[in-house]
Amino acid sequence: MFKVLFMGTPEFAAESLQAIIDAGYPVVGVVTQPDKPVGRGNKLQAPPVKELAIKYGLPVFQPKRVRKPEVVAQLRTLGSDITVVAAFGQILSKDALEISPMGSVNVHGSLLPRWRGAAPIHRAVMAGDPETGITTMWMDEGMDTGDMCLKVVTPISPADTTGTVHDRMAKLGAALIVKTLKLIAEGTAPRIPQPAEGVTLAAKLERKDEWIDWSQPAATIVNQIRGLNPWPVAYTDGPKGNIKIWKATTWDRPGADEPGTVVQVVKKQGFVVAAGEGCVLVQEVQPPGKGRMDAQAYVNGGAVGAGTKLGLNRPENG
RNA sequence: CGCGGGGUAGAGCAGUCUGGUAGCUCGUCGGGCUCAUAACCCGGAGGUCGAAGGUUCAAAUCCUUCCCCCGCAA
Repeated sequence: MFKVLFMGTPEFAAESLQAIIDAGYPVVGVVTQPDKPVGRGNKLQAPPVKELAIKYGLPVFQPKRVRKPEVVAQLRTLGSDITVVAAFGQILSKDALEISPMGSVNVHGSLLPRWRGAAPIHRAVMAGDPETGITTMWMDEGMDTGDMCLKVVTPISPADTTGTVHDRMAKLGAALIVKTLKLIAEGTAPRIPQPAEGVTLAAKLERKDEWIDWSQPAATIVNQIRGLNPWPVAYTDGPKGNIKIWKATTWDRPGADEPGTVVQVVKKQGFVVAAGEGCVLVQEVQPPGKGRMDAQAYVNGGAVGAGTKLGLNRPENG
């Protein structure tokens, strides 16, 4: 079987690494991002892929830049046959891509060529796509532009969030990369150039993407909220600071009100905010310094009520 | 020692600065009104005020230490 060099960082990648291990491929090296200070207190945290690698006693490499010649040279000594990359978080140079004689294959969280780039799952949910999926591909130097190998599709339901889709996709991706390796071994792996049509870029999420613009249509706002759950979570600014909004749905209400205005409190459900088109029923929130809570509970505390204005302060420099 | 917010009935909060009867919105239980109700009216239960120590005639409130939760920044 192929000797595999694995590159990946978050939970999504860890699923694939686990599947490759389970499928019996010898993993000669695992490359992942350096530990980073996370949370209060600046404690260093190891990425999920590193933890898994340690669990199996695999050699771990955490170069700041894999592109560096000395790093590439070191990884080359491992004698891998093929490189598998999944949500690694670093751009690979031509040299890095050619560390393994058979090249590098990638597990990407979208149906390419749609949503090339850093945040494919988030962007798909935020855009309200009815479906998304996993694509495996032969990597080239472009950003997710390589020839495609296999695809698997999964629907996105209105009840889905990025979190639920992500978890499903991580499993699908793990299964698909194992299948891809198998086909490569058999010499029957497809190699399909990406079509020029339908290319979109899944840009990295920025702070401005998290702020809710109430002048947008209600459906767009709800998709944004779903797409940013469970991370980094959409927010709006209120009288007492920024309020994260974890869950919301569209709400029919006659009449037009100033977007961003709380127009109604619905017993046991939450509060309704006017949008540019329709209204949004906010169901679950998180005030500053607090945990998440039902929107009804938040209303009980008296921080918002009918007439409260939200989203008045657009963050600077979009 | 990165910066900051918070822990008060089942939930969400006020009260803390200016010590002295435990308060509000909701839930819950019982009763009433109603064709009916998530609406309205009346009444009830439910709290060692995160923990320990200190100051005081008296501490949710002032002082000290500890535990736990959360936001930002990375």
